[in-house]
Amino acid sequence: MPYQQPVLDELDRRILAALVANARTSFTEIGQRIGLSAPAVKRRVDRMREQEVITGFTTIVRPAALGWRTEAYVEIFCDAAAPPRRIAEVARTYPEVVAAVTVTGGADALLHIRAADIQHFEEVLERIRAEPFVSRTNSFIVLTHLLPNSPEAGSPATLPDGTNSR
Amino acid sequence: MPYQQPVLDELDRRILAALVANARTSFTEIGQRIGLSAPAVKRRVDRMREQEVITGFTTIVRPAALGWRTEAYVEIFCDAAAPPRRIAEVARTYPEVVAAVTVTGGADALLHIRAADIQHFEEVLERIRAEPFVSRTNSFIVLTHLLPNSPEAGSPATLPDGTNSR
DNA sequence: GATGAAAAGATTGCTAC
DNA sequence: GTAGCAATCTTTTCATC
Repeated sequence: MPYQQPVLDELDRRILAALVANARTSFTEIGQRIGLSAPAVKRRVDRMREQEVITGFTTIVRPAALGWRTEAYVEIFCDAAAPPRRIAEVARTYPEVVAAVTVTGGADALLHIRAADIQHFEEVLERIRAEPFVSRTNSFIVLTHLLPNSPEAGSPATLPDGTNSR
Repeated sequence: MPYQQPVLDELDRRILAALVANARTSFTEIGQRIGLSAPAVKRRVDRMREQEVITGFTTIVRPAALGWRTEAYVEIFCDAAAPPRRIAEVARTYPEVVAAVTVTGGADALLHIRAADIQHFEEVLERIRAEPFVSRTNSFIVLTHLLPNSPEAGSPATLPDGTNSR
């Protein structure tokens, strides 16, 4: 069964935009804004959750308020052919790793890491470098966030080209 | 007036954890789980919003479901001293840029970019490279997400060292 | 998709510790 | 200062059209 690209109309997109801006907006209020009844909005939200257009609702926490004041991106270089699966297993064991992806270019993976401070980050980096398959790392420590939604507020509720395919 | 690090107790942390897992969890349900009344939970949430521990509630959208199927990290090298402020202004004009930070190391900035496909990404990259102050770029195209919460689900609701400072 | 009714949840004022 | 309780209002949810 091939993957079915979900079909979203203008109303779905406006519902998404409202929920991305504030996940606790009531269906009643969204309905008033877009001209639908609350049950109609709920049915559309339920459908989008089912289609996994919406995968969840979360709370944005300012990391610094909880003591995570240091952030870095770290390129990982592996010796021989360490399979992505192995890197994933290891990355999962570090609560400090908030994102891990494999990438094109010289590096095998790129990790997004949060730590309390530079000392904590260095300690995490040492542990990562000591992992058996890691041969080298290259760190970019984050200095300033240039965009307002610094803690990556979620994906845009718009479509790449403003229209919907399929 | 110096910045006051918020003091969060165990109950606050459990409320945060519940709301990060699902921003639409009712105060009643959170209260039942942690042994507080709904109004008490609400008052704590209101306080954390005031302290900007909580900066918002958002919906996690699977980017691929909306047609954003390509993702990349791009290092930006600037000629002379392009101030971060200039880079921020430019980054803001691209809907494809979901995060932009200044970093240590050779590059002046690191952009996190989403695009419909490789063609769209290339087009965005061309436009960025044509910006007056950009001298060079270096792209890492994302191949696979290694962690489950791929679209960066938000910051951890735990503290870096399990305890609360100040 | 709307309407209407019942259940669940949010919110506020008040009291007590 | 923070919690609980109770009353009120809002929202969700489900059946029906």
